[in-house]
Amino acid sequence: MNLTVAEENYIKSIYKLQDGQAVVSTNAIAYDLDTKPASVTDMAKKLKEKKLIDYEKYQGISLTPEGKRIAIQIVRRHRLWECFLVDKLSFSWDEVHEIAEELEHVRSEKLINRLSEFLGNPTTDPHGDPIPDAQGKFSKNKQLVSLDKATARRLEVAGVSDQSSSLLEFLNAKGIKLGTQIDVIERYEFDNSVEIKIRNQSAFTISEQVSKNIMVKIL
Amino acid sequence: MNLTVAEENYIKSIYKLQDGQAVVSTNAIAYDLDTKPASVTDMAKKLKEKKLIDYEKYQGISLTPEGKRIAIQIVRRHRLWECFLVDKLSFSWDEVHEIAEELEHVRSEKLINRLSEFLGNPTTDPHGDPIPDAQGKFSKNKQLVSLDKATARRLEVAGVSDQSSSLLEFLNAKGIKLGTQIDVIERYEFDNSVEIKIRNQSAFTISEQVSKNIMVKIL
DNA sequence: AATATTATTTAGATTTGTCTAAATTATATT
DNA sequence: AATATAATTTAGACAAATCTAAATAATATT
Ligand SMILES: [Mn+2]
Ligand SMILES: [Mn+2]
Ligand SMILES: [Mn+2]
Ligand SMILES: [Mn+2]
Repeated sequence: MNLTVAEENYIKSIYKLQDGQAVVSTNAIAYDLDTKPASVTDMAKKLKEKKLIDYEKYQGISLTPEGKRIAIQIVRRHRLWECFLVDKLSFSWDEVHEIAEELEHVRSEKLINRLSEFLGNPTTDPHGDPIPDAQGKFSKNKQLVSLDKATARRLEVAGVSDQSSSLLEFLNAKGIKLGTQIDVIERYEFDNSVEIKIRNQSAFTISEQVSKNIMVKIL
Repeated sequence: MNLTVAEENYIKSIYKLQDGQAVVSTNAIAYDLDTKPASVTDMAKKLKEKKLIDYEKYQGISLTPEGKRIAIQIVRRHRLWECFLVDKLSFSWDEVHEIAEELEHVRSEKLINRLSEFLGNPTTDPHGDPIPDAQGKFSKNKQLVSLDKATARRLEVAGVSDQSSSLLEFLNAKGIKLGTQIDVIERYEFDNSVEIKIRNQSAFTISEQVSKNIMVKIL
């Protein structure tokens, strides 16, 4: 199956949006890929033809098993390149997404497997997202909760659910990165903001938008 | 100047074919890129429009200074990725060309400069070809001669002028790689074959086609 | 149930990169 | 110089990926 870059981007987007959902809407994909619903409909017909998605008009889109398999391989490539950029080329976590968005389309099994080995077969990327192995298996990922829903007092940052550089830059500025230990000082009901404290720093408050996108595990 | 992958491939091909030549022919480019002369003519019009080549119909094609500048950057990316694949991911020199052919199109100055640094700012790629620096300057390259024209007896392999995996696999089989020291035992006028000897090996004969593509320096 | 709103698809165009077949120009051979 | 051959360009077509505007279908609201 030889896919174009555009087809790969659609497959990956559908995979991301499906997560639990039975079916993904035309509009959701268009929004995610910054394109127009009409373009999504056009592409849906092509991907259906290639048996990578199930699609009946007005009924939404979902990946076939083969489509899902391919999506996971693209995710693997994306996340391994992100690791490379951060671990080997000292990029910071807010700079790697766009570059990986291109590198993920260089298709060579040997390349990606050698890259994985070179990086020590990492199982999570710089944003805390799990990296599937060559067979598409995800290592059992620890139950993560978003900071706004976590109940424990002492937490460790284990991921971010939004990859936008605006969020990542904000977290950089506040000294929050993967592995950072956080103590929850107070939760304010009025706006759902959270006052937190990082070791050796004075406490500060973050908004609900931010806390929703910080994934944590309980220590 | 935002170029497509196709445009970059054309620019690079023209750069390679120009070498000394005042002008490159439509047919030569078509052959090199495994496409048709009519397609080259179409692309020539676009690249002329973008002021990357000089072109008047029936008069051949040549790069403008800006076209040349861009070509050199693509060559830099291509060769650095080849180094990465060989030095860091233990690919052999006959496996890297195709993959680098894709990686070279990922455009991020920061990426390529960080990659260069990570590799120790190499000045030659796995095939002995020079790598231009970020400013497009080539480090003064030693005068190389092809083995069929070299007159000295003791030589060192410093490059190959053909990147095809068929040649590289042949050289692998014979134990010839960059840095290999060769003694010329005999040159046969009849078919221009050359008998050579590599340290700790018995002598063997190589054809003119092969010796033409091995670049050597005199020790 | 009728109407308004939203989501989705279709129709028709555009851009990029390619092709084949035919026409034209340049070059080589007699 | 005339003719043959080779190189190049043009004309017209197609596939991929996108768009806008209009049509249609699904859903929500009165
Ligand atoms: Mn992508
Ligand atoms: Mn990531
Ligand atoms: Mn290329
Ligand atoms: Mn090379």
